[in-house]
Amino acid sequence: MGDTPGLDEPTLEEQIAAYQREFQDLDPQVEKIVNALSRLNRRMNVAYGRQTAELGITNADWEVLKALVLSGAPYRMGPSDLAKRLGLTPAAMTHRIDRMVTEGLVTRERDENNRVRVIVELTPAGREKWQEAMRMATVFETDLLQDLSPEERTALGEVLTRLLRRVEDAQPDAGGRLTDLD
Amino acid sequence: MGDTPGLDEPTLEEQIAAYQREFQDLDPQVEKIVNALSRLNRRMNVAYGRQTAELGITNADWEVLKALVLSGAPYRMGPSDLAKRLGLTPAAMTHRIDRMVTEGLVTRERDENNRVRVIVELTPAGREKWQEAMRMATVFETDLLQDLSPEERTALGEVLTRLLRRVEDAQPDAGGRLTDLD
DNA sequence: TGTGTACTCTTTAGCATCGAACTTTAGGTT
DNA sequence: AACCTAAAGTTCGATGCTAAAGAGTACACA
Repeated sequence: MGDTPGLDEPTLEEQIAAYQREFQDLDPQVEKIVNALSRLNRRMNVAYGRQTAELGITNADWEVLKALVLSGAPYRMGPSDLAKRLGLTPAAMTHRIDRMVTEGLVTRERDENNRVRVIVELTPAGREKWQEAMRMATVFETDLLQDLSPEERTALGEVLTRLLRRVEDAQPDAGGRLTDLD
Repeated sequence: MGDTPGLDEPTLEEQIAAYQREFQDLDPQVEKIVNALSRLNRRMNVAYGRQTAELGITNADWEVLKALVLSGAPYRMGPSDLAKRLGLTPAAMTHRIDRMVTEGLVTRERDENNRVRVIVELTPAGREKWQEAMRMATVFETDLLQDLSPEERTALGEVLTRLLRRVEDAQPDAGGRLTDLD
């Protein structure tokens, strides 16, 4: 029988207490925020993964579908543009597109104007999958934020974008794998 | 020449505008929060990755060191406990421990009381690496939150733990890869 | 026209991961 | 005591990623 990893972690409070025990000069408030951000993100990814699995695709597929849809009609991009957008190597994109072509989510053809280039285009089926995934995602997201008042949402959005701006200024070239979803 | 993925994404605002263009019934405020969370987390992971690389270890190593340190003295755990804690399979732990043993970060020995079991124990060198990584991490984290007032920090920590509690109740067994750090 | 150079994508080799099969040991049941 | 079952860890095969090398095409410039 295969092992299904089942993540068995202490509560956030226990964990921060343990950090304080093992490391001096630790600001518990900072640690609480940072660790909550990490955990929240992981749980979100788990939720998205379950939803896409239900649709018969992977999170990796969904990332590509999102990039294509967000590029706007006619939903075409080159493999290396996709690779840059998703933060992975062109080599990885080649294989990912292979798979998605066989799944019928995208088509791949050479650009007749510049035969070095390849055009990856979303199929109607791929667009449909994206919409279904979006419907499920928005349900989850709405549920997640359900307990927040309008004022809290505004404040949270503002603070998070402020933090994001700060870290983006600090690392203008991200160079990170897009394991998370956006 | 190898490709260094360089993540080339639209601004958060552009992206949300594109979502609205392509998908009806979208709450921009919700989307802003969720997408900011994802992006923030990715940037944090990039920062942690650079720091651990500077110390000559990987983020994977750091995850294991953290789990061992947080377990408390004498900093011992079994491979499958570690695997559960980190959300990966025992098979992956076997190889990861192999590597870390050769790096001198941990030791592996059989439990004499129950010879099926294996004990992974942190070495002094491993503990030292953990402390250096923590020092760097706390500098980054402090800098990240620098612009937030004490009131904002309190409010942010409270809201995030509320969201976390909600999503943890919804998925009691996480079953997710611990790609993020905590 | 010919050549060099840059760019785009694919191929190859190596590594980490997962799922599943397997080995060894512990502990309960008859 | 002999067996059965469960648990811990490793091994094996497949997949997806990276880094690096390779092949094909376009464009600038002599």
